[in-house]
Amino acid sequence: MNSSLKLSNRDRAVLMKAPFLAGLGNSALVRLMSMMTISTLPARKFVMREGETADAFYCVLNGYVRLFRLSREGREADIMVCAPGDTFAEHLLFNDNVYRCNAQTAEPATLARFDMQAVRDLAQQDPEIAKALIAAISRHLVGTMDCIANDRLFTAPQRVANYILSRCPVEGGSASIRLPFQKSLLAGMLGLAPEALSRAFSSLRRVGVTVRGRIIQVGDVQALKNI
Amino acid sequence: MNSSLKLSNRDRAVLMKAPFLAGLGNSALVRLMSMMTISTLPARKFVMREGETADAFYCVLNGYVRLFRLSREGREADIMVCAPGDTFAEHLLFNDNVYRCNAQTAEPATLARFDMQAVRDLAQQDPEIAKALIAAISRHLVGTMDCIANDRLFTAPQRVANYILSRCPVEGGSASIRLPFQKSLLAGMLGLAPEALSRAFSSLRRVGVTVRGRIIQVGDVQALKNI
DNA sequence: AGAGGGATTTGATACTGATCAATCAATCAC
DNA sequence: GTGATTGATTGATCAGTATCAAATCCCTCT
Repeated sequence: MNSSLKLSNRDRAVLMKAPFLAGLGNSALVRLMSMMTISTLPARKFVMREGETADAFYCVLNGYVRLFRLSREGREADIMVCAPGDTFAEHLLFNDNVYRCNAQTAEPATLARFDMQAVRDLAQQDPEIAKALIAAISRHLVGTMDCIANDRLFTAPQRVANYILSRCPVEGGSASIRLPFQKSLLAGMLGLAPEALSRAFSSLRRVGVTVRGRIIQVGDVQALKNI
Repeated sequence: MNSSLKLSNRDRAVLMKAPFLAGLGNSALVRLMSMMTISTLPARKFVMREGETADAFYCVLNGYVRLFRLSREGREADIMVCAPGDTFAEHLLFNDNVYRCNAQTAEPATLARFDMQAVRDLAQQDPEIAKALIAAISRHLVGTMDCIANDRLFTAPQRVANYILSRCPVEGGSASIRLPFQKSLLAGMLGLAPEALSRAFSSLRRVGVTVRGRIIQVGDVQALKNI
């Protein structure tokens, strides 16, 4: 793990557009950014572990981070996959001080680390920062509630279709998207075993979805919406 | 629906202990409470509907409120069941202004209603209120993430066991609890059809769980923890 | 206390997705 | 390039739950 205070331009752009920081005024921004640290992590590196003291939260600048919990027998269940711009563990600020799940990079990643206590202090002083926190946490909550509804309401092919649609240009007609990560990660996000994702893709062939590697071609976006 | 500004003593006690308001100083408390309205609703009454403009959030004072989403075919999926002390839709304050799910009383209920705009203004002025909001929303997020992990990691009998354990006095030995609501509501909370809940209970008989009406008797709490 | 009606349980069946194993494809190291 | 490693697909089977229908239980109301 390589830690530094320096930010690449690309990473800086992601950070500034992250829901947590977007919309902050200059002084709040400077205060937050001067206390964060940047680290570059290899793939499969643990960022935090369930049960550890929660003394920092993170914002993903590059790569993907998988949040998951383990069963007693060692089975893993993904709770959320964080993309560039997402923060995680930020909701422990005014709550518990113990991480409730594990976080692992799904590929080489760059993260901004924020010290809990420092941000807690800032949030108490600066209402703008408090508001940014509320927005970030609220956003997570919306996503998490959507996830429950998806799991409970839809079958595997439907969830896959929903995911594809969420990344398609809205219009009808045909479209082509590229998965930004491995299929096994997508499977986890959707609460599926990799085999089930594979079968879901192949069952979507009859509605005009073609998959080759990470490229997904959709013949008729509208048709996909009808299941 | 009967609206008023008056609070029974019992409802007031619940409100003051609600995570959202507990820990607030007197002036913040007064300001929030002077702008809320109380309503008493019959069972099965809709409090909000998916897609409506989100102009208020609520705190449950008495009874239970079910948050759920509908599929195109009309199937319902519960996202959360709110007990006395819980707030809901409060995470839309600094986000979307559209309700993302339906809310329906599961039985006659009393709710405190908070106008979004008014609380938004208060939160901007008063860091203490902002902090209370962060705590309330964070709490929800923790619960919702737990829910996903539970759904994905455990089978029906295990989820039922977890629920029972969560309401048992911690010690080992035997225990007896009373469900505070109908079994069909519990089924929804756990993402199960009522029939599946029933079968889960009966499968727990072999580890010493007896159910009669709303009373659940646990022979050996420790044994229940091992599955 | 008894009747009525909704809630729950039970049974039978179908479906969805997990799991295990084997094959195939793609990527990497050398 | 070639073998080795990792990721993805496919097939066969199984476990867990939904669904539908019928029987029974429990609660409330009178």
